[in-house]
Formats: sequence, C-alpha cells, structure tokens
Amino acid sequence: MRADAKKNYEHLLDVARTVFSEQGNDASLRDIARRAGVGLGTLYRHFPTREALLEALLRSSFESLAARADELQASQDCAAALLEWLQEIIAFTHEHRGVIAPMVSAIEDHESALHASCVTLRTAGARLLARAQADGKARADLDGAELFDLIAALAWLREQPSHASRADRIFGLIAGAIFVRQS
Amino acid sequence: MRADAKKNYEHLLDVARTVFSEQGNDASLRDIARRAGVGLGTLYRHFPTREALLEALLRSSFESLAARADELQASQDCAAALLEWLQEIIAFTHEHRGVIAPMVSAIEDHESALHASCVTLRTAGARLLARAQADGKARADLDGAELFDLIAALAWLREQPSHASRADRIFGLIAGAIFVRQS
DNA sequence: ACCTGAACACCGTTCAAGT
DNA sequence: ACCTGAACACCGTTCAAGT
Repeated sequence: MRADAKKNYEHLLDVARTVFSEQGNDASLRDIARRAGVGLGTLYRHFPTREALLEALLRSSFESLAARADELQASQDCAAALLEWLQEIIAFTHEHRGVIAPMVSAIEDHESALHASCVTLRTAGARLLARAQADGKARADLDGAELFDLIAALAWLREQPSHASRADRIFGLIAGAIFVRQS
Repeated sequence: MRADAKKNYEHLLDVARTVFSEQGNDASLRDIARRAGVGLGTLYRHFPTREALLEALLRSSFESLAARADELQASQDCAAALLEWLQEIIAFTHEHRGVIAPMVSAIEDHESALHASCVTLRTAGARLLARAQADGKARADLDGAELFDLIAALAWLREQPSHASRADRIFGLIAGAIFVRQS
C-alpha cells in the first residue's frame, strides 16, 4: 500500500472508532469520510462495505475475546469460566452499540466480512460450553449455535435503553438457563 | 372526519398493511403514500409518526392478545396458559417483522403512540405470570417488565433469518427459565 | 495507484399553495 | 377542511475525472 493510502486507511479507522462510539455502529459513513477529511470514494475503496469497516475496527477485539475464552479454559471452575466469558462478551457488544445485528446476520453469510470473526467467537464459546457439559455443569442439549443465540438475545436487549435497569437480572436468568440446576 | 379524508385514512391503512407485511415494519413511508396514490403530506396528516401508523394498524391485534390473556386466565393449568400466551405473542411479532424494536422503545416513552398498547400487553402478561407464581409454578422473583424483556429478546431473535432453525428450542429454553423446576 | 466529489436514486419531514 | 407535491436536508453507492 502506498504511504498516503496507508495514512488514509489508518485515519479512517481512527475516525470511525470515534464516530461509532459516539453514535453507534449505524452511524453515517458519509459523516465518517467528512470528519476524516477524505473523499467518500476513499472510504469505499478501503472498506467496500460497512461490515468491512466494522471488521477492521473490531478484529483485534474479536481475537482478544477468543483468546480470553482459551485462557478461561484453564480455570478450575468451568461453569464460572463460561459465565465470566458471557459477561465479557456482552460487555463488549454493549460498548459497541449496534454491532450485534450485523454479527447475527454475518454468522450464516459466508460472504460477509464479519463472518470469520463471528464464527471464531462462536467456536470459542462452544469450547467453553463443551467443557462445562463434560463436567456435568451445563445442559447437555445445547450447542454453540444456541449459545450464540442466547448471547445475541442478551446483547440486543442490552442495547435497549428501557432495559438498562434490569440488565443484570435478565442476564442471570438467561445465562442461568444454560446450567444444570444443582440440588 | 370528512368523507374523502376518511377514505384516504382507510386506504392508507390497507396499503400500509400490505407493504409492511411485504417488507417489514421499517418499509418506506414514501412508498406507502405512493402506492396508496396519495400525497405524502396526506399520510403525515393522518399519521404524524411511524408509530402512529403502526398503532392504528396493530391496535386491534394488541387488544386481541390482551383479551386472549384474560381468556387464558380461566384455564386450569396456569403454567400452560402462560406458555401458550407467550407462544401466541411471539407468533404475532413474527408476523410483523420489525415491530418489536419500536415496542421496546415505546414501553418507557409515554409520548409514543405505541405506549398504551405496549403497557396493556405487559400488564396482561403480568397477570398471567402472577397467577402462575401464586400457584408456585413460576419463579417468584420475576415481574411483568422482566417478562416483557424475555418476550422482546425472543421476538428479536425470531426476526433473524439465521436463527429460524433453532427458534423452537431457544423458545423452550428461555420460556422454561420462567418456571420453577418440578422435581 | 490512489483520491475526489458530482451524480444518481433513494429517504423522512415540513409547509406554502391549491381545492 | 383537506390534499398536493416541491423543497430541504439527509442517506448509500458508483464512477468519470483528476493527480
């Protein structure tokens, strides 16, 4: 990549990060190009779709979350590990309002720029789930796709302002449904 | 209302019903006015906001769902009654793709045209829940607002095409979390 | 190679002018 | 009293023209 192109690319990412965090991940791409002081075509050249921009912006976060799952695999209490990871992934989507909808549509769309990242995340979750299941802590009749559904549902709810005061309770309720009742 | 105004009003509702069912509840209002053969200002005169149009379109459905809850109150098995009502409300939102987001934002926005309808629905659900709780069938630590959250989460998930194949299982999982485990 | 911004086809919303 | 549609301020996306 030419030096000026690289500079534009990095600067667009910086500005996009700011604008998305201010306005959510459905902010205007035109506005991002404008605030970056760059032609609209330049944004489209570097990021042909909104998903491509999101992917470039969030790739490292996705990788961190997947790495975090592997790290948690090592902990003794595998139920607590899964619960902790769920909490972290919901916190992440909450910091990136509007990101869960493109993630959910990307996970079965192999053409989406976000596809690989979402699959990585689902796989990481599935590993934590499998360990909790092997240990008899999590319901055996669940798979990674269903865990991803529950994450998506919780993430979407948390995007709703009217839900804020009940977020912790609903998290506990839905996350709790994953585990086997101890008696 | 003048006769011509009334005719436009009714015709707009008919066309909106068709367009929303074809394209979801975020379809273009311009398109609706166009297909109704009516000036754009006429649509705005009758329905000042998208919520006002949705409300006019869905009011009778909301009332039916609330009435259905009262009807189900009479059944013997109060847990089955709640479960059945949840299924019907999710089926309803599924038929009206895109309706759950405005409902969730309306429920704490007293200015929204959809506010009253959503509160009615939440109250109806809360009554079914209270009866199941009194009977020891549903968790005691739940209220109507939380039940509405669970409905919203399920409804949003069901709007996602990638979720379709797991809809029944996730419904069972989340709805199941409402009830007390029998052992 | 890369960048620019006009052009195109859309939105939602408002409001002066018409009947 | 009601209707119309132009006007305004936005979008996303493409692409000819420039450097």
